[in-house]
Formats: sequence, structure tokens, C-alpha cells
Amino acid sequence: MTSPKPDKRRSYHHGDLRTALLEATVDIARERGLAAITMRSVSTRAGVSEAAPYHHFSNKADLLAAAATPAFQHFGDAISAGVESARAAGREPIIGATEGYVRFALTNAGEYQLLFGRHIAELSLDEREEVRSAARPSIDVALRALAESLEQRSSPVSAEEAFPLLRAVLHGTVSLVHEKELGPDTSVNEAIALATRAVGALLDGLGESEHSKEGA
Amino acid sequence: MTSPKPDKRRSYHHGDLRTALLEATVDIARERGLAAITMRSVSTRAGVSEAAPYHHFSNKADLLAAAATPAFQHFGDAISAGVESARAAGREPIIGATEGYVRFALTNAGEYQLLFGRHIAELSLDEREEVRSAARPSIDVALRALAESLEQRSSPVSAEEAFPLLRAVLHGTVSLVHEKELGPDTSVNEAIALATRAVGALLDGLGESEHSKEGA
DNA sequence: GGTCCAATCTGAAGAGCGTTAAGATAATCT
DNA sequence: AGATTATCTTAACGCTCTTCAGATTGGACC
Repeated sequence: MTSPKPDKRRSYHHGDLRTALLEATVDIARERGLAAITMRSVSTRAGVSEAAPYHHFSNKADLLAAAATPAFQHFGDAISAGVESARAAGREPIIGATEGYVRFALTNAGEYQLLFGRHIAELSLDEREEVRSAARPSIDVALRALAESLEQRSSPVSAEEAFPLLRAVLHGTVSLVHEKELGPDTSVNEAIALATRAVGALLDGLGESEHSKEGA
Repeated sequence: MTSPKPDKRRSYHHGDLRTALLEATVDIARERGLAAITMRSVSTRAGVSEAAPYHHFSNKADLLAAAATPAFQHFGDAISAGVESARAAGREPIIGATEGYVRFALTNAGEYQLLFGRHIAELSLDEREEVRSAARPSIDVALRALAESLEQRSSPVSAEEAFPLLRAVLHGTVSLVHEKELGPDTSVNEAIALATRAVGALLDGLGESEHSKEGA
């Protein structure tokens, strides 16, 4: 009994446990945060024993790295949505990307941590490369929005040059809010206002300081 | 008798275990990173059993929060040194503060994490207030440097207004480097160059965009 | 269609983590 | 002095990640 159907969680063998584990990981991150991701919670959610994941991932770090792939999909979609929304409203693409980025990071804090948390720094080179390629589409969306806005402003700096600065502002704003460093009750809209203002000023300043070194 | 005779690791009673535990905590953070701080590593280093800390701190979170006090002292000193150095060289105080901040955060990554890591977000209100007051001197140093530079630029924005933006840039830059998101081998000087450029552009841009809303 | 192999999953165990409880020791108070 | 209180230790619990031997099964091969 209870075997012949590839129905899903039926038989001794799962069928597509790897995918199920990744989905469980992302779901738990969204619902209960990065700290709630344990081998037990993930495998229980997928309906298997806690040792089962080790047949698909070499360890927890590897599982988290692999889970970044679906999570980056969500992240990229959120940025794209922000860009489209801004474009439709006649606002700068990079401001739209900023809104999408910050809104995603604050409404899905656990998933954002999964993508950019401290555990990433401890991955092996191979694993980090895997994450990096999963991140590529999101990066490209943001980079294009940045390039377009710089062009609109006829800014003298390239998108590649400005990109790390943009990332610093966005990641910094989000991290400070996550860590409750800007007060324990900063709202999403306040955070977006902060980030858009910083990004706007940054691009303004980059344009200015390059046109003429008039300081002193 | 002889309360001022804490000879050191002598008897069954330690003498000043609380202080010794805080020093051990900070030392381990500096030497081996935040993750290496365990109740066992800390108490072993202080020469006591692993349960001893619970007579001075209610739990690990409380210990970490208390350890922020000496660590913030180091942090504030580093920022001050940067400001003084810049002042002596005729450069902007806020650029000096930026250099001091980033250099400290990258040469003492573990201690920086101790101050601004994710665990801070999970503290109780009382514990967070304790950390907050320990942070006060460092914040004031940075705030003064910012105010002075804004004045030199006759910028229309107040230091209080610009401060969160400054923090976002600094914390973001440092976090990205710590998490190896800007390449696995970003040097301290590269990070400082990035941060100073971002801070400079930010202040430039804040000045510009307030003088005249000329966009569109 | 039957047999065997390799992939997959389980159950049990080990080492390390934070934390608590009960008891030993020493400093302080009266 | 004796008693009280603060401090520290030893031992244990439940949780973490991880490994290993053994059970189960899907698929390849004959």
C-alpha cells in the first residue's frame, strides 16, 4: 500500500528530494528567518529524516548556497518590478530598482539574509561561484537600470564604476534596518525614502565631482 | 582585607571575573572572529569553568552586549585617530572619520561584528540600550566630524539628517567587503578608496540637490 | 522477467553548542 | 567565632551538524 503512485511524498524514495529541500529552505527563511534553517527543520518539512539531505548536499553550507538560486530568482523579479513601475511612472529606473531592492529586503528579510548573509563569506570557491552565477540575472537588471539612469543624466561615470557604490548604499541601508540600528521600528517606506535619497545624492555627487574638480 | 589585591588567577574565587570575561570575549573576537566566541572558549581563556559566566551574565547575548562597551572604546579611538590625522593633513574631518572607520572594521573584523553583528538585533530592549550608550562616544565623534565638514562646505543639510546616509555607506561598504561580495581579495586601501569616494559624492550630492531642485 | 548494483533513505551515534541544577568553596557580615 | 551570601565547579539536558552502518528501492543488464 501507498507506493505505486509517484504522487509525491509516498515511497521510501522521495522522487525529487533535492528540489523539495531547496524549496523548504527558502520557505523557512521567508517564514521564520535564516536562523530557523536547521537540517532538522528543512528535512522535516520535506518529509524525510534529518540525515537525508547529506545525499544531495555535502553539508549545510552547500545547501544554503544551492538555495540561493531560487531565492535570487525572487530577488531579481522584485528589482525588475521596481524598475518597470518606475519607468511607467516616468521616474528614474535606478530609483525603481532601489525601491524594489529595499522593499524585497525588508519584507523578505530572511530570504535576503540567505542571499547576502555572513555564511556566504565562508563558502568554498566553488560554492561561491555557484552563488555568483545565480546572482547574475539580478545584478544585470540593476546594472542596466543604473546605466540607463546615468545616461539620462549624461553622467561621466560608468555604470561599472558606480555599481559598487550603489551596492554599498543599498546593502548598508538594508543591513542597518535589519539590525535595528536606525531605531527599532523603521518602516519599509522610511527605509525606501532613505535609500532613494542616498542613491540620488550619490549619483548627483558622482556627476558633479567628475565634471570639474573644483574643490579647493 | 585587601580588596585592591586581585593577584590574578589564584584562588577558587577569581577576583574580577566579569572584567576578565569581557576582555577574553573581545580578544577572541579580534583573534578568531565572532563565531569563535563560545561560552567555553571565553571561560577557558579566563581560566574558569564554562558555567562560571552565568553568575555574571544572564546568557551569551548579555555577555556579547556587555563586551560591546570595551570594543566601542577601541572603535571610537580609531575614528578619532582618523579625524585627527586628516585634520593634520588639511583634509576633511569626515574623510578622516571614514578612513578610521573602514580601517578599524577591516583590520578588526571580528570586533566590528561584535559591535554591529546580527545578534544585536535580537537583544532585549534593556540590553540594546546598554549597547547604545556604549556607542554614544563613537557616534559623537563621527557626528562632529560630519557637522564640521558640512559647515566647511556650507551645505544646507544638517549633520543629523545626513548621518543615517553616512552610516549606510560606511556599514554597507564594510559589510560587502566582509562578506567578500566585492571580490575575495579586496584590500583595506581599496575599501577606503571606495568609501571615501562614496562619502564625498554623497555629501556633494546632498549639497547640490538641496540648493536647487533642478531635476526635470 | 529476474538479478544485481548503485542510489537513496533511515536510525543511531558522536562531538560541540548554550543553558540549568545541585553542590563545593571562600569571602564577608554580625 | 559562626552564619550567610557570592562565587565557582561538576554533571547533565536538549539542541546543533555530521558520519556511518544498514534497510529499501529504481533501473540496468541479461
